[in-house]
Amino acid sequence: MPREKIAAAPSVRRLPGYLNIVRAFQEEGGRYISSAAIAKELNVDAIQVRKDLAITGIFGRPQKGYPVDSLLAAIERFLGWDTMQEAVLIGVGNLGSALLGYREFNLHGLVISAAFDNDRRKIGAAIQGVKIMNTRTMDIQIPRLGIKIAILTVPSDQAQQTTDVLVNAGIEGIWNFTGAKLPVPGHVAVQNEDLSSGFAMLCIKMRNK
Amino acid sequence: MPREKIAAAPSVRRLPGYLNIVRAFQEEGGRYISSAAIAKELNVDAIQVRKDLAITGIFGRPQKGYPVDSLLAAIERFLGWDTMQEAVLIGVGNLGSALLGYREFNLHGLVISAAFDNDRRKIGAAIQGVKIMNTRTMDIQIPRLGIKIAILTVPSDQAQQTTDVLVNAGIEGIWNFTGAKLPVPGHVAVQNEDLSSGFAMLCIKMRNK
DNA sequence: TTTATATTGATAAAATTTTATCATTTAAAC
DNA sequence: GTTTAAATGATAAAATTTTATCAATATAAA
Repeated sequence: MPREKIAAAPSVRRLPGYLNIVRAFQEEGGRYISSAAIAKELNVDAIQVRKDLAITGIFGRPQKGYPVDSLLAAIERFLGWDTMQEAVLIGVGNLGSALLGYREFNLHGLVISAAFDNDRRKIGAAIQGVKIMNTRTMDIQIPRLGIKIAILTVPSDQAQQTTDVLVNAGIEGIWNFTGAKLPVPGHVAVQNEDLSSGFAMLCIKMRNK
Repeated sequence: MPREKIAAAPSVRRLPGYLNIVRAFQEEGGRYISSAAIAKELNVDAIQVRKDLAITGIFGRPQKGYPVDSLLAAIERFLGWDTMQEAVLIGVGNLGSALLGYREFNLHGLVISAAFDNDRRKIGAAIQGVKIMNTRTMDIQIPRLGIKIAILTVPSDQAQQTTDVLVNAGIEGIWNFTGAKLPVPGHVAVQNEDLSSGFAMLCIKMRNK
């Protein structure tokens, strides 16, 4: 079953990293940055950097490199990060709280506007300035807020039922931090995040040394 | 610059997912599981599952599938998750606290044995049962504990100096959640984790709908 | 103005990853 | 015992990703 694939996925994954480096370079007053300079910073290949950046539509100039301002704009535009995207977060446990407080997101076009949990002790409180509402009210609140992105950090066994509610509430993209597989209608995008896959990579790298 | 690459990286990344599914299947009393069954659960291709599992050295049986016990053992063995790996965590902020409380890790061969921070208010306290020590004592404590893996969740601007101390203290693998690039000696493995790359993927998937 | 040089972007090649095909094997059915 | 069917694993093909080569171009230097 060939799940829908996105073109140049590895390149897309690397774009946020470029954003960081180019921003830092911009803050130091740089106006042009070459693919070689970016590559050196990341310890990757300059050709790969050029290929990756090409998907955003940016053009560099021989002898100078890429105009920093345009490059940032191109990456942000390509990712849709030029306008702030609002998201709701479901499940204010350890991981959920951490994501609520993760400042970096604001640099990446993401703002978490509301959070939901079903623990009475949490409902009504605010964590990191975000008000926590009752999960049961999602079906009302999410359409009211008009938010299309959900960050799912509930326990795995609640993932599916929560997802059903989210989809009915008009959510179109789910960033899934649970281990559960989420069957969703065709118009909804899901991105599964699995922390342990990174740990697996680390273990293999260590073994190969 | 061709950074050291590991063979079959995508396969390695998928192994933890298989672990979850096969464990659940085992708990329901299943003794054999086919690649097709795993594939269906994950909504991927059965051939890919077989290829992925093959790297662990497991052999399935025609007509039955893979023996669940051996399969779990093979995956765990391949990843080095058959014996619990101890790690230290540096930087008990939002993300650090969340990782300390992330139960799943225990199912994946990882136990965080100690944490370090340089905030006086945190030092001495215990979060999620893990004692927080002064970052300044890492050079003494880490060799004493004999731990080889570090989880780095400090602010990016402290990443490099922290890394230098870690390497001197005998750390051989760093799971890097900071945005910083960590130049390390050749015998040290680094796995960079970037949450926003997952978000970038979600954004592109949504745009493609 | 001319020449030299740094850097891109296009094209091509190589490597890797994913997907397809199919013979082989084991279990079950007859 | 023989036949049938389900599932693997080996091999091959296709697709994707990474890396290499090189002509074109804009800048800087002479």
